[in-house]
Amino acid sequence: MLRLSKLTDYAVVVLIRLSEGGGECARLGGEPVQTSPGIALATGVPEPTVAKVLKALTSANLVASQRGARGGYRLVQALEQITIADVITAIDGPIALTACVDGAPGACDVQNMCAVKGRWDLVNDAIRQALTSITLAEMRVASVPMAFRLPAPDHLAPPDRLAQGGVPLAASAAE
Amino acid sequence: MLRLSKLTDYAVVVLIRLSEGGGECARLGGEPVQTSPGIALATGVPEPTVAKVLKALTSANLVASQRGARGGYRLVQALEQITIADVITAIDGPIALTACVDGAPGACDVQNMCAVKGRWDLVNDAIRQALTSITLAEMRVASVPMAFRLPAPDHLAPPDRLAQGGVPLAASAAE
DNA sequence: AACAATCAGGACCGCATGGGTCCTGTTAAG
DNA sequence: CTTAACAGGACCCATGCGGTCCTGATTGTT
Ligand code: FES
Ligand code: FES
Repeated sequence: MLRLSKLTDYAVVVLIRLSEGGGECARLGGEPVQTSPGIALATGVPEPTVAKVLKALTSANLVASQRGARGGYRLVQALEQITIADVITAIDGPIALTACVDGAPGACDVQNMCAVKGRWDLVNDAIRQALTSITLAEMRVASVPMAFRLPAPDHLAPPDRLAQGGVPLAASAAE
Repeated sequence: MLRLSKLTDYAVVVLIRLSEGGGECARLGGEPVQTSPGIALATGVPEPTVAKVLKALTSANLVASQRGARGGYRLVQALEQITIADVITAIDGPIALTACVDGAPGACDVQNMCAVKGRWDLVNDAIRQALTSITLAEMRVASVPMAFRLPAPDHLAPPDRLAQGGVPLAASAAE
């Protein structure tokens, strides 16, 4: 259903957690790194998965790592600078809706007579635009101390329409 | 990689083919229906797949079907009225990027302490906007008489020459 | 110097999902 | 009555994702 991977979802969670750098691991004055077990504990995501996500994010230069004892991860950009497209690209690879985008030969069997050959690029670009226009800062629920939400959320119809007010909601997807 | 299903891709091809209604099956004056074998032949997509796509499109009321002999399919809207979002919804189901959108309970394991709970809706809406803003008419390559390519690659693996020649191969992969 | 903590980078497996085929009705034209 | 075509499944298989784990490399600590 056009769904992106759950890993990407986790990546967003992890990154936001990383932005709240003043965690329990902030020992070095200037570099409040966080360890993957720590993040896993804080977010509830299983540790191996967190580690995997962090590695991918490191490869994409979205986070920096400090090896060795007392090591960990830290952001290299502010949340405002990180777009959803960045995260998706880091985790899921380049954003390519169909196999027919770009000039991959042999990707599509019917490209000989295809009427929309290469036209998906249009859609692809639109998606990229939409994804690039949203930053992680907009994803984070503004000033919500999530310590409250520990108990299980209601089954359905959660009355948490609270955050609706403060978000600009750019929605500049149209062009 | 955030890819949508190949079926959706085929659906677009089929729909566009359907819009060029003046096919070989246009017997009835007012209702130029096309059969799925005919569309399969014209597009190069295997017949069973075409049939499957057509069925899904019929369920979504994007095309109308005429049963019985001399039956077939026809569009119910102009290409300009059909958005990519419509097609995706018809084939792949509702557009929901992550399992955490809407209030699906039990979808996400970490929703208890999640910092972005429900925030994916933002991204989701942006995607929907982007997908809704593009119609099939924009997807169709304007005035490309694909009648050239009719020689059927039915079997498979077209012997290496015809496919290579005429393809522009834009290779506009940005990043 | 030895140790421990932590990241790096894979290999690995199980499972869900999508892609594709096929079969059996049902409908309607000829 | 026969045939052409859709309807609606069931079905199998390959792909890829989600998740785990293992073996190094690196660096602070003791
Ligand atoms: S090239 Fe793949 S559908 Fe057109
Ligand atoms: S509820 Fe699923 S990641 Fe937040």
